[in-house]
Amino acid sequence: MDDGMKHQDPGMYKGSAYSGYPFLMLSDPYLPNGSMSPLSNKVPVVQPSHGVHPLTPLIPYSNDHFSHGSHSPHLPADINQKQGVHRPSQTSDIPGFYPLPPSGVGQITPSMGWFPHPLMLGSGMHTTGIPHPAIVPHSGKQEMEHYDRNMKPQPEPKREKEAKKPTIKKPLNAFMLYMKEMRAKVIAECTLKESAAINQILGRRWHALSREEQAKYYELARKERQLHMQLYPGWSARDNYGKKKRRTREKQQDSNSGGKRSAFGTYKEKDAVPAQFLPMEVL
DNA sequence: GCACCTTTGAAGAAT
DNA sequence: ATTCTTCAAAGGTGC
Repeated sequence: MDDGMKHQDPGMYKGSAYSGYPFLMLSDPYLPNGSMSPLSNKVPVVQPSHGVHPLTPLIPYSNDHFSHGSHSPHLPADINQKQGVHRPSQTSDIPGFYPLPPSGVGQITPSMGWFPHPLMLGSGMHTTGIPHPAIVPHSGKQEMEHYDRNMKPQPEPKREKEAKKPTIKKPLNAFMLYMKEMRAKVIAECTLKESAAINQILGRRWHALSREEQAKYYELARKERQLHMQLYPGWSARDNYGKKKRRTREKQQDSNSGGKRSAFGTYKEKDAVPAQFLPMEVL
């Protein structure tokens, strides 16, 4: 069984200070039930209660584990909100297929949550040939250098307009997985749509989660990373560095001083989110 | 059209 | 070893 903790994954991403698990976090005043962050010194390996194959939907879309407010049954969580791609009701333990989007490889699927197990790819099905959600085509949004070292080299660079080279995205971390699952619910509850505000709420709710609830997402994220490694052995986060055009950013001297960081040094106080939209536990 | 905003976490780079 | 930076998602906003 995958204890997720006793052994470091041999191939786990190198160089991490926490070796894949942030289990040595300090006390977290946000947490309602204790002073420790969800994953303290020992992984409370919460095996996914849904008991599905680890590589079937890693995100349990049932929302069973959460008690934040009311559910939003009218919001089918299996809909990719952005692309409107409907997720196949994949209840099988072994998803021997990939939910091929209508447009094939070029379509982004919501998360890495339901791609097939690499071992099931079968012979002749190269990993790079699958429409992995982490692979996105060059949309013109991100600049492409020559593609990453593990992908098939493009024989004719001049043709890159036609043959858009896909980008392998980073695997989602625990919070990102949580956001993906809970975003629709928060939107429904708050009638907000702006992601920045939604994310603030989600950030607070994340802190309000119990350690067991958070552990579930850490575990999912860990599996996503493992699978990502299996699918793209030579991939590095560095491959995507510089693909987002950033405007000249100012020094982040202020933002870090207060213990909170912002990617652009413009961290705003949390009052940005109306208190009425915040869960009771964080008020 | 695209960067920004906003969040946390992971990983790589820099110190 | 520690700190800093970048990128993952997402969708409204503003340049």
